Amino acid sequence: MAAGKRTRPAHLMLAQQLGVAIVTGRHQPGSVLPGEIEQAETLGVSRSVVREMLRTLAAKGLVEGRPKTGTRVRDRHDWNLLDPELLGWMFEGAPPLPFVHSLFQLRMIVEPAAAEIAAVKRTARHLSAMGHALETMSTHGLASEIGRAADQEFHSVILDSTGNELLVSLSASISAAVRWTTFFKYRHEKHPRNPIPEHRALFEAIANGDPAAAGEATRALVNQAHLDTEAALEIEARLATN
Amino acid sequence: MAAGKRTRPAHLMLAQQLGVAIVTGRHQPGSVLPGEIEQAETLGVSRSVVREMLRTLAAKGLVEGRPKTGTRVRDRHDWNLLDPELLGWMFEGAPPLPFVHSLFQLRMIVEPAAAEIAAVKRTARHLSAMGHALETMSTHGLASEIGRAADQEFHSVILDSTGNELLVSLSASISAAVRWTTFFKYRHEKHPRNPIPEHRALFEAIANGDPAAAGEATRALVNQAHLDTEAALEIEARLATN
DNA sequence: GCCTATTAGCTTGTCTCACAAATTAACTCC
DNA sequence: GGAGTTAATTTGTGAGACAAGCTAATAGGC
Repeated sequence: MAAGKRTRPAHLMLAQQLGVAIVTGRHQPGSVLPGEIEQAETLGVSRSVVREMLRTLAAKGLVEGRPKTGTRVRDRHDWNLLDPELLGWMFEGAPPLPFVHSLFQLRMIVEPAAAEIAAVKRTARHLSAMGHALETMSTHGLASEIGRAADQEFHSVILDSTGNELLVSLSASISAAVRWTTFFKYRHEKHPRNPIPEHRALFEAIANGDPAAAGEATRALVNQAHLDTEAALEIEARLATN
Repeated sequence: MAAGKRTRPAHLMLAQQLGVAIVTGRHQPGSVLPGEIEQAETLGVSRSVVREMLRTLAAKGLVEGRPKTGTRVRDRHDWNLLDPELLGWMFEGAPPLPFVHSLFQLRMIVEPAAAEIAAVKRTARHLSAMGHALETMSTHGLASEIGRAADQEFHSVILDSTGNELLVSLSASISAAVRWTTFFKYRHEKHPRNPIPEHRALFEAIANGDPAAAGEATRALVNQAHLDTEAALEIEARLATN
């Protein structure tokens, strides 16, 4: 089942914990974190675990440590926002609205362009995989976990078929975030809208090798997702103020 | 001066060393790295250092460790290619040609779109910073270190003025790579071409609030850089075969 | 003889204690 | 009062040990 990864190492769970605390603003940039021994005592682990956790966060640009000074939270500008894990942490709390806008603006730039390239460079194997994902989506619907996974798979294959490693990597990052926006969407409204027809149109455009149509179909899809997500976030905000 | 960061911690230098070895293919994905104690002996450091180095690489998606199995190199698909450090490591050896193509394709997608947004949302402060960078470029030329830094600053401010955090982060990553392609360009030809006029055109378009012109100017700039870089890489390849 | 269950071992994960290096801050001397 | 020096604090590194988890080999049952 979706049950547990056996027992995840302690330093990973603590890294996620501290990472969320940082990206959600509970530790302001420029502030110094408690010393390693102090954190070790507070968390009930050894200093080794604390240090390995800090190395993980440092690799993502979140923190920076120097002798005597201590470990400081780096400026937001230095964070590695496109790191998939970091994007996930962003959505642990209520995702800040400007950030959601940035995300969809980026999607609106990258995904249509990628679809245009995919319409030219896709192979039969890619079309097969996309078709399969599309059928799974139709069958299970986007309200189910399986359907959402198929949705991600569908878009992932499109990026894959561009043959551009960097676009694929960017896709992985964006997907990590999109997964959460989709989660928010379906948390309240059961069926915001059914994007299956648009997905089918996109699939046909790519299959026909029509870049312009593929780009346009993707723009329509992303725009629709953006509107739905904003509506869901407004509901979320209304519930929070009650 | 540009001199050294005092004495960088050992685990960082070793992480870079192993990271380069992995991204340049000296450790194939799926292969298992030597055990931690063995690496510690080989490198002449303690196991703590080896482990912290591995945590850094694991945070970037390069490796994955499990008890008994050992630490394996993850599939290239899982790498965090947009990590600035990782991109830098990519260019330690001879940058693979398909990768350079991917990079410029990504630039061609993102930067024109960003310029269009910047033409609308830029403030006086942004224009001032851009103008200053432009003047520095004109004065020193792109053959100098100062000129290249100003070039990066110029493009960085454009991304900054979009007000989109994710675009800024993406910019930082791309810049890390562009820095190296520019380095290759100027290693052989002293003056491939002088892109100052195009930069000035881009600046004016953004100042005038003309998105279409800004996008077109950026497309011209990226295309020119792409051609120059390819020419430089061909020279590089010719020299390598001699 | 084949399949299953157990056990042995190897590797990462964690803990403890210790010292070195680096940098900030206080302090002393001029 | 200012500049050089010293001291204290924090990260960086080291060494050794035990625990936990996983793979594989081995022994037992059918």
